[in-house]
Amino acid sequence: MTEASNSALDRRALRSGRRADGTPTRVTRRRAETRERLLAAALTVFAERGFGRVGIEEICEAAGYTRGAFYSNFDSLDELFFALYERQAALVTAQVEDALDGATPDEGLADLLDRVVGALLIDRTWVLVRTDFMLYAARNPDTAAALIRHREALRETLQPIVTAYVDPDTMPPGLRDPESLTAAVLTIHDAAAGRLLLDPDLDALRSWLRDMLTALLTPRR
Amino acid sequence: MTEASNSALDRRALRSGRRADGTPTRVTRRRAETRERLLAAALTVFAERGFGRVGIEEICEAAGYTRGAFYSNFDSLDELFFALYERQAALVTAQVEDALDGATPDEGLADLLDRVVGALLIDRTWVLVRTDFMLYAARNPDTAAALIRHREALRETLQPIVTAYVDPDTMPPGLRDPESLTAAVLTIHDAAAGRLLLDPDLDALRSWLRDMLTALLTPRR
DNA sequence: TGTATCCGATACAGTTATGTATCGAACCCA
DNA sequence: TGGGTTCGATACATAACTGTATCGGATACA
Repeated sequence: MTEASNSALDRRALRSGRRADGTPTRVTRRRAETRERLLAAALTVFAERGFGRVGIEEICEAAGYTRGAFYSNFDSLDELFFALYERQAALVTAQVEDALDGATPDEGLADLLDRVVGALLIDRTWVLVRTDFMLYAARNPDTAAALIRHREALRETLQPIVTAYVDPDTMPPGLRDPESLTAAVLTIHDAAAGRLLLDPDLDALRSWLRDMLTALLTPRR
Repeated sequence: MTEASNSALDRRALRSGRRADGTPTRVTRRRAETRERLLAAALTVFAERGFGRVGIEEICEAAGYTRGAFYSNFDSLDELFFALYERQAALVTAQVEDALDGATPDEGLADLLDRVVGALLIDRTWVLVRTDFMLYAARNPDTAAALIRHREALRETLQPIVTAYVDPDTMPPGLRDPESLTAAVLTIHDAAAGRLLLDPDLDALRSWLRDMLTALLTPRR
């Protein structure tokens, strides 16, 4: 069976980087390139039209391919959507980590928050797609698990600075343990993202978010 | 032209309650009933599968009709979606007003918040559909305007109690004017709704929301 | 540079959705 | 209760989308 064939099974084997018998496949460069361009195009198209309204061909056209390229790289639109989410989610986490790396011990909370907020709120495009993905996850338990996992990773990344800057005893009841407090910070970020859907002014939103976060983290008597 | 006809123009005229020449149409009872059942079915189906994945026939089937009934009452799925949103949005506002009507002057803030939160967070079904609608609005300026209008109505409803219970001078910078503060309350509610998408525990969410709101509204030194 | 392998374009079949036209039954009112 | 009007079912035409099979040019490696 050395003859060229492109059945579903073959494609699945190719995508995993292995052939059916376990030997690794050869070509990867062009493949990685088109996969990348398909994902980039998908981000744009999903943001513009919404996941539910997008057809496979639409993405291929935006990326400069035909459907053949798509089916050679993905099994379904759902699979691509999930891959896109993981890619972007990892990007956001990495950017937040970068923002935190630049922290100096004597830096004010306000400055640090500015940097973190800047890293979290990338752009409207991503907010649109991420919200679509949340709705998708709300209806698919497996996908929800992935989303919660990413959320938890983000919370763990933020945990140290919240602990460093805020004294739990000065927080109101219900937010006295560090985990809940950090989770609350993330939820407020989500709320800000929601606002961005209706009001595209990114700078106004950043300052709003900073106000809200300082309001939350300011000590009570 | 007294002959039975069902062209697009005729249907539009019927739906507005007028004939082409301006005289009012006769029948309304059965019509109102099916329209109602279509909307109720749409709420369920949209929540289950997502706006973008739902076809017209699916809704009709859930309501116990065929597509004829749909096209006799709506021009498109978008129109039905919008009608459904307006219906539910008005319902929520009314429920919040009811909750506020029961307020006594010497009632504690906590109790009042409990009632308002109970009125705002109806159920997961509505949160799912409303989020879909937000995404829809994010891509349609006209629809966004309607959503912002409803939001503003809700804010005006809540404004009096926020003003009554909170002294602006005890709030952190950026939230010292009553409007911003009430808007912040609503945004936190939105964040809570977002959480409900991933975690169906409604009671846990309500207490979380109450904690967050008291955290926000507790006076600072 | 030759050649086996891979990748993406193309053609095809099947399915599903939409919108319109028509018609009988239900309905309202005299 | 009768007669004209309205409502929703049905049938039809058509458009859009999906998934598979096949094939030629591109690509990596000897």
